[in-house]
Amino acid sequence: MLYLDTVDVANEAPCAAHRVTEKKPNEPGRRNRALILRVAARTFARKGFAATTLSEVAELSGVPKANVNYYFHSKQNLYQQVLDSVTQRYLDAFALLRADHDPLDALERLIRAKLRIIRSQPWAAKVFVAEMLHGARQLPADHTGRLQGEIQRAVACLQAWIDSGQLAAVDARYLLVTVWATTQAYANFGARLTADAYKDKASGAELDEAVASVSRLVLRGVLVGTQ
Amino acid sequence: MLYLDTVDVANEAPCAAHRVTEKKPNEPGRRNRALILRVAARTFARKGFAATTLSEVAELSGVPKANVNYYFHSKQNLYQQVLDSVTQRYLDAFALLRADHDPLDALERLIRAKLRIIRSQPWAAKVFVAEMLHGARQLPADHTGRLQGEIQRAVACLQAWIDSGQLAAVDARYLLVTVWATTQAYANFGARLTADAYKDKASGAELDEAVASVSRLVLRGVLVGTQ
DNA sequence: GTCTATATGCTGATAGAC
DNA sequence: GTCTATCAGCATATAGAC
Repeated sequence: MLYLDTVDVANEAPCAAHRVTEKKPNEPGRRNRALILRVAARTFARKGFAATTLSEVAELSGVPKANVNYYFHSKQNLYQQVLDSVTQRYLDAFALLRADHDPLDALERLIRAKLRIIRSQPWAAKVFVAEMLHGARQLPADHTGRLQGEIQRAVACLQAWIDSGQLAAVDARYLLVTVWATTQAYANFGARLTADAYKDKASGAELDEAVASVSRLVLRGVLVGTQ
Repeated sequence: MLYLDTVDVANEAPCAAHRVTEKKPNEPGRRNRALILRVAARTFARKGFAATTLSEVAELSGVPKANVNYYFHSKQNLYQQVLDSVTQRYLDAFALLRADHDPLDALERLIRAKLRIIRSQPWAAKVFVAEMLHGARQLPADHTGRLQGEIQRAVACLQAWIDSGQLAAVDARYLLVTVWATTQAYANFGARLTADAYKDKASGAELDEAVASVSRLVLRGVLVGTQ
């Protein structure tokens, strides 16, 4: 369900470079697009951008190789649409940190939101991480800018909580990094602590447990009064 | 200084597949090998395995393209030697967790060791992270096994501390993931929280500050008595 | 819109002169 | 040991029939 929303978003906001000039997308076309996008996310996540071949994406999607290029015009555009499908949701998650909310409550909501994104789009989320790791060179510039802006805003919000004594006096930037990195690590490796996170999607119960654990471990460090 | 040690390690333990049958490596050969290995680590870190071309590595190293293949025989072997140069040090870091030590002291030492590895071999460390993220498919099997064994041992050690009441009752596996992920995130993004960690190596002062911050944030969550 | 066949460029690896 | 020239294979992308 959420996945289809994502696909729609990606279709309604194609990369500016090559806007498809279709008026009314046919039903089979829409379905193929959605299918290819999902398969591409999984393949990019497993092999990375360069190692992924459009032939493989086409084969796994059950469509001829040329159709992938017809629908998405280029490998890079396909990749960026996969990224698009999670970037907006990450921005929304950061927006949960607002200075007029209760800090611990907001932080726990952020953790939960991020884990929910990862649960519904595990592959695209992993593609996003890999892209960040390699310097976000293929992330469209406006996305990079909006992300940086939102992050700065989130850090300022944490700092405001610290200044008003609602959070312990830790470095706001480090706190945000910790929350981000920890949630992502749970997504990548789960409780298994091995690198075989690809073999199966994390179950819902596992993720609820993760929310509790992250909150317990990370948020206890910022409680006021334990300094 | 530490960098050269690393290179030596990689040369003295070449991938079993193609052991070079040289008796006394000539001085220019050794120097070229070391140089290529360093350049390769940086390039693999920035672009990933598939996107890295041997032509680029050769050009940046200032040697003819064919020499890279002569020295390392294959792209995959070159890549695995880069991985080799950090795997052993990570194993040593995990070994710092011993049940007969003081938990907080040992954990802080682990954090410091990991950040020190990342400071002396930032590129190889990032290659290692990317390899883990993609399922550790190219990590030699014996390395994977030793890592998993060491991780299991570390988790058992944490559990022993928890059972004996020296640590708060958190999930041992989650605690290890948190420590690992947080230290790695500092390495990748530093205090900047942006994706431009490649532009400059983190300074020593920055890393000491990171050790303090990680310890403060993560370790406070496992203090006994604040439950 | 859909698909087959093909063009073009670049890669890893090697053969063989020096 | 070192390097130039080259091979064989595969990738993305497109042209053009249906």
